[in-house]
Amino acid sequence: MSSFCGVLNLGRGSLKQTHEVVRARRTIHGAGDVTDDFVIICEGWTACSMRLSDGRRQILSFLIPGDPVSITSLFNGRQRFSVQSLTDVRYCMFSRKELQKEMIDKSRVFQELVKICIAEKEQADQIIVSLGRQSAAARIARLILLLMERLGTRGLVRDQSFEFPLRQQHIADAMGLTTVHVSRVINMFRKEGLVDIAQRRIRILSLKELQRVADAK
Amino acid sequence: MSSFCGVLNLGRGSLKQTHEVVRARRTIHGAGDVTDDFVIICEGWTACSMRLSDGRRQILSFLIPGDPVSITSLFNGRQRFSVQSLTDVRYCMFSRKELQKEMIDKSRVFQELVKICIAEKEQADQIIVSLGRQSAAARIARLILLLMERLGTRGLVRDQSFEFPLRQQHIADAMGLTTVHVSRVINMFRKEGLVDIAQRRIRILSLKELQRVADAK
DNA sequence: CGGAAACTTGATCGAATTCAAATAAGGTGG
DNA sequence: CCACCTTATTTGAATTCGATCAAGTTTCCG
Repeated sequence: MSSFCGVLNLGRGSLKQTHEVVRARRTIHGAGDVTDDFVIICEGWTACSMRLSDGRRQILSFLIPGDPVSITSLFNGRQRFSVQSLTDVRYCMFSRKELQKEMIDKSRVFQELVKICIAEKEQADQIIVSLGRQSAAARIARLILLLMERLGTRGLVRDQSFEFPLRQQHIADAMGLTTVHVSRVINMFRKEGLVDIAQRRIRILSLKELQRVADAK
Repeated sequence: MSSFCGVLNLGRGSLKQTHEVVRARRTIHGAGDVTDDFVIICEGWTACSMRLSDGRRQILSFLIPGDPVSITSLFNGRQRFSVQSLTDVRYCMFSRKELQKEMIDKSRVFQELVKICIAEKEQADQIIVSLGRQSAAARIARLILLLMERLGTRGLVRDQSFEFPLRQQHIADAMGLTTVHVSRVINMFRKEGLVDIAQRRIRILSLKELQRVADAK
């Protein structure tokens, strides 16, 4: 939808910005990479993840249009996590140096940044609760509902249905599960008429029921 | 040590601050409470937690001297989580209104705030990885090491030993486990000579080994 | 000192993993 | 657009880590 350039409304100012386009399933940057840019996703979905020494992966968050890739990159060019495109993605980049200068001049930008940080932290807290204390079914239901809510605030949900480019592997890595178990749970959801997932789209068939599952143990 | 008033160095300015003291095992504020203050822990340990509808608890973080209780409270007086003292605690409070005014005038404060936010998010990310992909033993080892590191940066570690006021219940709630299992794991650590926990203190006897456990699956 | 909270230990259970193999869906080059 | 090859998904059986249930013991405060 439209060419959405960020929660921050940085586009309006005098700041230079560069746009890039990448295909699905590319690494936008790897963990440890150094960059001078601050990046915002304009179109498409991406996943931020860390890899464990044994090769397993933990996804930290999914980014949707409007999300900054890493607030950290405002102060530190070395990335903690890697970022992969799940769909074709367009993103725009701002120079960290310029942005920092801007921040010193105009504190409105700072207010916005702090708010974004806070929102990221609140989401992380929700995920911690989910991972720490919920069953596989509840975690997956909650992930779906969380994504619907975030996409909704950006006008990307129609009739309880939205783009859903996640593979079961992504859901597994995000919720600390195996693909095998994600498959079983999702088919249970299907059988019970909670959701319809097909062609990289999801439709919530029974919001009430899905919420009930998400709130259960 | 000393009477540490925060990562932010807010004390230096003209900002009014009030100090409060509470005993161990008190609720400093409950989830949903509304407050006009921004609070920083000066002495003692506290835990931030959310409660699930079935009564179980998930701890989001432990706060040690110097930590702000909630960055969110700069913008929103309603607290998402509750905060309990684990030891006797002294904390200081700043008026949100005044602080916001200060932030608009002096962007240095803003820089500091953004950095704190970022640090909180980075810690949350680590916890997510731990909960999502590690065994009980690895999670507990990692928690201990994380706390040692944070306390170390504030000069509160001596000879691999530091104050450790956590009950097994806290460790369980923080790492998504039961107290029964925490007990078993910690006794295993003891038996293997990794740590010595007694009288609300911990001593790391084999840092190497503990790190190995924390990095294992 | 007495009662409550915290910790320990054993037995049993269950949710999710692991291993293995079959089927389906998707992307690519010719 | 098809054939081929890779990547995803599904299904079953066996296993395991951590939960649950139940008692007993220890520690800590007030």
